[in-house]
Amino acid sequence: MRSNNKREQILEAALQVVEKSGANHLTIDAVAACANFSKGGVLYHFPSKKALLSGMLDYLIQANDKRMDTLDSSDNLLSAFLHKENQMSAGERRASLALLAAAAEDPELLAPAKDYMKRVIDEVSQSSPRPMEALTLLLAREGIRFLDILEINPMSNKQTQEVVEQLGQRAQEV
Amino acid sequence: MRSNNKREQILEAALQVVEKSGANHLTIDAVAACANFSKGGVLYHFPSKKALLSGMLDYLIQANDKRMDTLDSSDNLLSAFLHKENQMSAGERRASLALLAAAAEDPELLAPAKDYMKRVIDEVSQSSPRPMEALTLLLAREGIRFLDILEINPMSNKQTQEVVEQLGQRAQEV
DNA sequence: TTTACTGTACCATCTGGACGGTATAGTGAT
DNA sequence: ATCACTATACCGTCCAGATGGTACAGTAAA
Repeated sequence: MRSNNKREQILEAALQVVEKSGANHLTIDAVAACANFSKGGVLYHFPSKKALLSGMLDYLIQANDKRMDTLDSSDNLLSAFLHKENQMSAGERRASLALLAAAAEDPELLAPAKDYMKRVIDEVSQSSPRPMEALTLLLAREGIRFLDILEINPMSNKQTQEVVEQLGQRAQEV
Repeated sequence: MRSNNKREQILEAALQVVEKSGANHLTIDAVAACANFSKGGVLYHFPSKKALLSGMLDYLIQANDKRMDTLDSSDNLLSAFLHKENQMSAGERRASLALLAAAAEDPELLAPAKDYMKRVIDEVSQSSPRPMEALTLLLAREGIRFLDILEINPMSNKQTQEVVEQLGQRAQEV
């Protein structure tokens, strides 16, 4: 569907706006300008700002789900998950900003994200013989992700990658 | 000084607003109403909205620093740090919302938070014979904190506490 | 003809912040 | 002790601009 394509264009623009200016300055006007749409065009696809934010969150969750579906079954679940997360495209990584934007506008918008986290944590815990260890590794990866989202990760790229790789290795033994 | 007291009153109100309505709805008016000040009164203490957000972040960082200063020296650094974090008051925990509010308004406001994270990570890494393990545990704790800030932590209080305690135990051996 | 927009105009509301004013407590000279 | 003045700590009002959203007329492709 072409509309899907256009929707993604708008969502991508919205994420860029958040990245550049902070979630507070995510305005319909700004998104329209960034996506080369008219304001009416944006409102055609997303009838309100909340709808736009919901869309951004869905986009993030769906991207993650897609990764989960194609997990490498030769690895265990956590290991494969961490590995896939490392392969995220810049766009997918930026999609995490949807969390910030939604939290800024209305915390209730985050309910789907909470459900998603629940699924991930449950699946990872249940698929491992050492659930605590698996959970710890997963949480550490999430910690890094949040530091990156907020751009307050003080580690160098190299150092970050070392940590992430080490998490992946330990995940294989769990 | 009494002014310090009033400043804190305003900061506390600001955090309450963010907690209730999301970072986007942190307005000087809302803060004033919540703190039982007039708008002019708030602007007297914080000459601009950015100054208010800076103040919120300082508040958070100072509270953390204060905890760091009083660390129990019979434990190792990480273990003591995690233990202190568990003892945070509700107000101190809510102060983490300053991160959200600042990120929403202008990501550059988070520079001090990044510096703080750098200090913590460096100190914890350097004080441990197994820096990687220590870093992992610290990151896992941060992961939980961020999930709590965004209110997307799907674990029950009990389960969360179990994980946190387990992190603390492992920290003692590191 | 329907779908998917563009473009313009418009409105009500919100927001940051400037500004003038007020009350109170001091301070220092006379 | 009185007067003149200053500093602190606010209050209440006003305004220009931003913002979400509506309405509507037009257009170009499928």
